Amino acid sequence: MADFSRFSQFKARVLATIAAIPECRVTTYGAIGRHLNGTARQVAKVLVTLTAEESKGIPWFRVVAANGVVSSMNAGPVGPRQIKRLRAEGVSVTPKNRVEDFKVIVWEPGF
DNA sequence: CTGTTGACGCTCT
DNA sequence: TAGAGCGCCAACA
Repeated sequence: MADFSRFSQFKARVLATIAAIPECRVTTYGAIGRHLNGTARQVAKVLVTLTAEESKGIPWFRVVAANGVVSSMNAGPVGPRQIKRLRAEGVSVTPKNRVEDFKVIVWEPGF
């Protein structure tokens, strides 16, 4: 478990939540946002501010949009990298950058 | 304080 | 299945 104390509490919770995602499992921004009593945009913000060190520590590539689309494709060279990571995990991604046949984690309010 | 900008989500067409 | 429109909320100039 990495030390998240140097980040804001919300970011720390987001990182901790992402770090808890099992293999071959995908979650969405909205699911994390609701779980942390925040919005999907806030979660996306956290993902944007991730450093190379943090990317190594947590499976950030398992976070996709609600419809299954890998939104990072619209954010630069990190998109194709996420696709490659997902495929390496056994998750099938369509040529249209959409994750298919994946099991989304849905955290209940009492998780 | 105001306007712009998103690694988003939902609904309608 | 895809695209367009609107809402939401925080960061930033």
